[in-house]
Amino acid sequence: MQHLTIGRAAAVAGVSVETIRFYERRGLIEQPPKGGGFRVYPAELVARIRFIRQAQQIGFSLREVQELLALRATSGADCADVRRQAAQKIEEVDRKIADLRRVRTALEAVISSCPGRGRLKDCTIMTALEDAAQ
Amino acid sequence: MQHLTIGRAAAVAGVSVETIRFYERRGLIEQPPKGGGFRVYPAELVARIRFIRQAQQIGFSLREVQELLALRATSGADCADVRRQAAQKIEEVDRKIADLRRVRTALEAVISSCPGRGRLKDCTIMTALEDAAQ
DNA sequence: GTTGACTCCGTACCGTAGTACGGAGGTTAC
DNA sequence: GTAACCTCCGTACTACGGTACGGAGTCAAC
Repeated sequence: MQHLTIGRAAAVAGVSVETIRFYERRGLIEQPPKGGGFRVYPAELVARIRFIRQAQQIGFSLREVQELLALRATSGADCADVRRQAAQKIEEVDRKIADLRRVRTALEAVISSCPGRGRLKDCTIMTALEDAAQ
Repeated sequence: MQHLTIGRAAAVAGVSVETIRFYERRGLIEQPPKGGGFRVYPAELVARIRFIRQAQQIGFSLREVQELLALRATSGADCADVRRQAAQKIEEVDRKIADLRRVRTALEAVISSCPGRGRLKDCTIMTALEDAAQ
């Protein structure tokens, strides 16, 4: 898997051809060398595309991915920067999880105040959430 | 804080006037009554706008928020319907929580494989991410 | 009783992250 | 040697969630 065309690189990296071209336009990956007018992708460029995907999947935006890649590019940059960004993301994730738990509790409250039949008092997710917030 | 104009309602809810108008167009909030041609916002409508913001922040799209808001059992509504929908939402929430946990694990892997100081070229963020994706 | 702030409405535009299109040309398989 | 496929490029379009604009009307203060 050395020197792939854009189609093969896309298949290997698990993205579409258009996505690779898009990353190129955005400056997320450098212009690959061209052999006979066609882009040629060395394995390390394919690896970078995979990295972009994975970073996205763990919650980094393309802008943030670009910053991560830029950090990597500047020799002498400190590892603490990467750490700090990751730590920030973890805090963000923890907040989201906590909030989702509250929503879950509220949804359970909606269910338990709906006996399944018969007349019922107005029960909404909002009132359930208000109750759930202490 | 009863019967606010759109500007005051926006300030209280922490959004812009345009955002409120946008939510109205989208059907996320009902058309407020108008006094003298101007929208008049009762406190409960402002509370709903706040709810929309919070739900968004924890990862619900506006479409999903709309579904959450529709989860209300009013007199005459079929309670079993509400129950089923709420149960579906709980599953959705559980999936989101599970996804976020995986993200958290991946981020922790990034941090723990990073010495925390020193040159970035020694930082294995890329391999950490590759490892994190199974 | 005018000035300034606010509101009305529709429409147009923004950033994010792609996806689709289409015609010209290159390459591969049979 | 030709059919099927791939790549080139720019441009346009999508969905989402707003944001900005502009001209007209309204209200509150001084």
